[in-house]
Amino acid sequence: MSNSTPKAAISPRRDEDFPEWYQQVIRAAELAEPSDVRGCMVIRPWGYGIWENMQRQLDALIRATGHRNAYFPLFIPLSYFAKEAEHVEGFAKECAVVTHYRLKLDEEAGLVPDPESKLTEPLIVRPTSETIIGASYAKWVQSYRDLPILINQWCNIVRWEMRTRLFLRTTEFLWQEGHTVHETETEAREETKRMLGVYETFVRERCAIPVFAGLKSDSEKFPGAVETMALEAMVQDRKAIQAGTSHFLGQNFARASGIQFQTREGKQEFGWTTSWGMTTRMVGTVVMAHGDDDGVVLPPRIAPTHIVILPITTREETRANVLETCDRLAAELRAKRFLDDVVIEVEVDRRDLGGGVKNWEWIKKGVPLRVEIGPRDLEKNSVTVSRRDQPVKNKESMRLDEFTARAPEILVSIQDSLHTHAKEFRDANTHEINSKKDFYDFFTAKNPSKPEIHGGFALAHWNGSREIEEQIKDDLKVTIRVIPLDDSSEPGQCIFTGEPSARRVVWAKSY
RNA sequence: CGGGGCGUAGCUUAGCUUGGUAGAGCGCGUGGUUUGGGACCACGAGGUCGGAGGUUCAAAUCCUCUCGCCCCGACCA
Repeated sequence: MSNSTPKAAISPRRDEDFPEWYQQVIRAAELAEPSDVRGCMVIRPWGYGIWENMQRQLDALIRATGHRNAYFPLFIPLSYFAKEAEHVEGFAKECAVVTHYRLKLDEEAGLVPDPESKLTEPLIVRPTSETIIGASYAKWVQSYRDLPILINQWCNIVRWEMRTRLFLRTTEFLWQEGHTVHETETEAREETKRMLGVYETFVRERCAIPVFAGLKSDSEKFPGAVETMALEAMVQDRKAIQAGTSHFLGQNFARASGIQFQTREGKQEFGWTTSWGMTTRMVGTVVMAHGDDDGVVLPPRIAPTHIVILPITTREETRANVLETCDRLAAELRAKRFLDDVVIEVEVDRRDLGGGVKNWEWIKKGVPLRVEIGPRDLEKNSVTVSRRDQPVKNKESMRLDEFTARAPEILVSIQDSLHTHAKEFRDANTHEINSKKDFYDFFTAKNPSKPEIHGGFALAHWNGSREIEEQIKDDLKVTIRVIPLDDSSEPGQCIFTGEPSARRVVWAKSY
């Protein structure tokens, strides 16, 4: 076999067809697969392991900010859901509705919902839980002394989407939704911002993805919210993807659900609520942000396995010795920690498979470190180490004890390099744009029939009007992703109208 | 839900225009040869050609309906 032109493990390459590449990666890495249920996916152990890591770590951050987990019903009575007008308008189109509670065997039609069992009031499957949680909060909140209420829930939700894509948009997905009630507007606004900050930390530190944090424009905000804040990440086709949102709900939902309390002055007032969420979409975001033409590349902090040890047992006489060395190394590594407290997960792959096949499987799955140990390593008391953030052919021979000692710092170095790389990519494709023509050029593919990867984030002045947003969306499929919170931008003129603009906003095509 | 494309073995697919009841590569199993590597050889398992109806002596191939998937649009985390 000639290896002069190394072939990539995933076909097509990212630059050939990004959406298809994405699907192939998800499959090759065994993250998930489409299920027999329309629009729903099966999350396989490797993909679910990534989610569990995200979940565990984000959960710790959520707890550290004073929130506690609870669980509310999957089903929401239609009348509860109907209470907030904007909310209904936003979600009604994608609600699964439960109308019966029993099946019946019909002669002709087979198993059908029993007409006798029709619910007097239909239930909807939660697309989000503001209204059902609000009903509980209304009971729990009597006095300002009951506030704040700081609760989070991990659950599945259902949004009946037209088009689905593994992890990025499925009918059912997993997420975390925080719901809080506060005594004052200020507190609630602070909470909204605090949780956005938690997400920002999580996404940057753990997922190694840089983001722009900011406000959504009115047209993009959560149905029923006063203000929505979001994080926007850039993935490798230069499109934006939302990586966590936090909503200041004002008193809208409190009014709808009757969350009222007696103030310090003895008056009745509606509570100030917030909600915030992050979903399994983050798994897809990591794939698209860090993956390469050989598959997934996982940041160590969310990888289910950090180090895979590949015994080279081609010679029978050294086999036992090699395996024993592998097990010993695994045990030593497992006893270590990186970044102070992260347990190192190690797997010795002793499956009876061709070495090359095994190696490539782990490459496609994105394990941060691969370590080969064979007879030649035994003689030299060394190991052969490959980092997933470096080309497949780069192998480094290292003394065994040196590797054991350095493994934690190598993992940290991979974590850092992924973030640096993602940030460089994001920054290289983020441009200040100062004229309408440049803007249109920036977001127009050179090859309209088969658009190449183009565009990116445009930082441009905007007059704040919805009409302009809609115009741009119609023309280019580009939207305002976020109005950044930082105040680094100078005032200027809207590039579309020439009107005054307080600051630049982030524009992009998005998922 | 609109526009386009596609459903043939686990995956990728040939065959369909010009009907004659399936062929390949990869993967899988067994045996052997190899061995720091996604190897090679031999043998083998696996398909009611998405489903239903129709035309026909005969349908993967033609017709009708239906289901599902992918891409683009509308909508969204």
